[in-house]
Amino acid sequence: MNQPVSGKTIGRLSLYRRVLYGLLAEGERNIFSHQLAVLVGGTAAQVRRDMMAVGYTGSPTRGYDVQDLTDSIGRFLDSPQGQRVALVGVGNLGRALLAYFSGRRPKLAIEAAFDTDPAKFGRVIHGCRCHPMEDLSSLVKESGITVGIITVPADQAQAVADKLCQAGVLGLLNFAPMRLWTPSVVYVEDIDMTMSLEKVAFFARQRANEKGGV
Amino acid sequence: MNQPVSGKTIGRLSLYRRVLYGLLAEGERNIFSHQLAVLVGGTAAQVRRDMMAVGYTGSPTRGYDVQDLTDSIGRFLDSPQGQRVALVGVGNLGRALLAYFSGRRPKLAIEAAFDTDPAKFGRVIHGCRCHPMEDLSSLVKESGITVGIITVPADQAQAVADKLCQAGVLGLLNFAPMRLWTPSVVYVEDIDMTMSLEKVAFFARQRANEKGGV
DNA sequence: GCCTGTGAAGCTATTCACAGCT
DNA sequence: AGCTGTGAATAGCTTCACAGGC
Repeated sequence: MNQPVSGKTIGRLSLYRRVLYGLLAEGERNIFSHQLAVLVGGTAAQVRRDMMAVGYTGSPTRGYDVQDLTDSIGRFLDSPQGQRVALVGVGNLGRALLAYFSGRRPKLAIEAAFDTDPAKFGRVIHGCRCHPMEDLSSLVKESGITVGIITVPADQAQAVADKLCQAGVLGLLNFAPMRLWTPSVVYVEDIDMTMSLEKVAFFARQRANEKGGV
Repeated sequence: MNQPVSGKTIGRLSLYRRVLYGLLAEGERNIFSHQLAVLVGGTAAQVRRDMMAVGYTGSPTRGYDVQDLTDSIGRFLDSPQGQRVALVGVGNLGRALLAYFSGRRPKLAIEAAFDTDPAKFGRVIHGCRCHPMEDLSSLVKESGITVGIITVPADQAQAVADKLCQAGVLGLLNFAPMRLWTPSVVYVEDIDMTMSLEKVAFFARQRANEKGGV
């Protein structure tokens, strides 16, 4: 139907939606592309381009209707029947994610958590029950889970990814600092905290040198 | 001296270095660009381009010397005298980061943690002492901290960023789901987990549709 | 006048392809 | 033969700039 949309645009749409939720809460009815651009740290042209992807059209006089735009982005990003997520690795990071996503998005909920520690089996953490790894495959299939979050140490990440893919998930959010090998149908997004921190450190140093004169 | 290097290249250099550490541990002496490319999930041409940035030259017969290349990347990325980092917000996410970075990089160490919870003051978490927010400015200045990590809830993130910038940090790694306003000298890198998860969910759905036939 | 939507231009990043080396 | 380093080509993304609308 429509041409493929880049990952960067998808990311920005998620961002737009978040600030739109905020605007809705404040009772704002309309917003212009340049205003939205300031709120997300982008440009007006970029905002308008991204809107082409979702197929939403604003008015030259009133800009975008906040409610309509929010809904349009939702229809574009979300699956109508919702998507379910499994989280594997209930350590500090896993708990942080469970806490953060708990009850936030009805259309994208963490349905089950998994760990190898028997002390955690059956416990409900931030509204999400923790299961033993052995139950992963059956639970993923039964619950129709399509997305997996990997928050285990690096040495277990590949095995976990294999299990999730085998069980039928089609997307992985990987926090382990390593490249995962997965079937090519599976979409993998890495969050590499070490890489990000080293990047910040590098540019901080660069700025320091500039400030000091070369 | 040399032309500016893109953030993407810096990120990949950090990645190369990590896999090179692994190769060193395995006793590998030499590696070709196409082998390194496979290990990081990139292309050989990309690897060679990135090497131009660090100014390291390999041999057409033996490829790259693993030890020399690791050192070269280190000289390029790291500050010779090291850089110190402060982490603000010792919740689950903050603790996960403290655990992960503890003792891993002598040249880039989390020197101090800060929180508002008095129960945490003075406690040492994964080798890092937790201080009250009031001490932030003085400690950052005394310790020569140049990088800040923000792991507080969104509603406190801007205030924390302000304090850190005021104290003189030049780089921020922000986990709060919002855009921070900072002086233009300060480099900010955002890790937006919600955005990443929604991206994964979107592409997982897309793959599902493709698999099922449009 | 000031907005939106969009073709066209511009820019950045990646990949190609080949000279040069061993 | 098979590699590296790199100019040239390509692809992908962003910004410009302007027609069209109120």
